[in-house]
Amino acid sequence: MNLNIDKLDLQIIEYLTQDAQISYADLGKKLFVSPGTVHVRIKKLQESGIVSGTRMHVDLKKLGFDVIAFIGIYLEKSSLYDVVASELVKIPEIVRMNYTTGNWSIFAEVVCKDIAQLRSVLHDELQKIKGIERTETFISLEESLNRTVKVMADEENDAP
Amino acid sequence: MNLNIDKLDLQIIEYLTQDAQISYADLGKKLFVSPGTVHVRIKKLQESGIVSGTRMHVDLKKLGFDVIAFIGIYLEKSSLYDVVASELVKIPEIVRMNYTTGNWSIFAEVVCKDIAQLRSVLHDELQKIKGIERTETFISLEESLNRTVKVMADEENDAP
DNA sequence: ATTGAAAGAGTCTCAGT
DNA sequence: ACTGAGACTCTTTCAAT
Repeated sequence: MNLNIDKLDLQIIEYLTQDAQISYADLGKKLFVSPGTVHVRIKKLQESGIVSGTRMHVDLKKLGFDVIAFIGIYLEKSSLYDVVASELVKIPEIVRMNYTTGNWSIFAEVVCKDIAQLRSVLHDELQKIKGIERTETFISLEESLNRTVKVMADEENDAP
Repeated sequence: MNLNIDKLDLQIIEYLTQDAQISYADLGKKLFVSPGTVHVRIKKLQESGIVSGTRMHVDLKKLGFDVIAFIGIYLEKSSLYDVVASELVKIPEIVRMNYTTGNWSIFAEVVCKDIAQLRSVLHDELQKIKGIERTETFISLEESLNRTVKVMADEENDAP
């Protein structure tokens, strides 16, 4: 698929990555193009695979998920990455996994209802996975920022 | 605001946090209620602040952002958190910040186009912020999982 | 590639249960 | 609190530029 991304595409991405609820009509007004053009561009972005989907975001604390934690995982051998990762995916509390440089082989993020549930993930779930040497856990006491990356270099702005 | 979240609410959240594009009509069919009921529930979730918004997701690599990295930040004094955080927010490459237990005071995530840009963030941007003692950087070589938390304990399933 | 207009689909409201 | 139907808005298509 061809990826000829111009300024208009980036502007559309910039808006929709922050709020995907805005209508094509309103977005068109902001960007001085017709709703049809917005539609064509978004369709292009979806077909090219640049847009991978749309997700609703919820306030996890209000749903009773009070604990976010990061877990650095040391493996006995780094070649065990795939097999350990495939076990970790089965744990629903794990929402993200990255294969990283540095101390650990795997860096994971978990979301739990409380400390007891986190303890259960660490002690019950992770312990039974073969290949994990040890783990280091960092509990988030406060998430002070969570945003999307700015896809446009701020060369130009658009008039009101 | 009252938060009386029942099973139907959780099912709606479960679907929409994975794909916010599904129509109320289709969601109603899956959950055996009318589109109007889905609408009422979602409106309730939005007004109660449980739903914090909807975001389009993009494949960052396809937009030229090839580097995701995690940065652990040591502060000279942990009381400097607020003042340092307010400086970090100004750096557009930083997309997430957590105040964590353990080694570091601040744990940040950055998204960059390439290693040169990451180096610039570390060397040019972070260096000039007073109060940062040192940093540790972990570059993600692969993101093998990125999903939302399962909000429903899997007690019950719904028939097809 | 963008537009304006028409057709189709979805959201939103409300009276009834 | 849920539903079904109507009113309304938005998406989607398409011929024309």
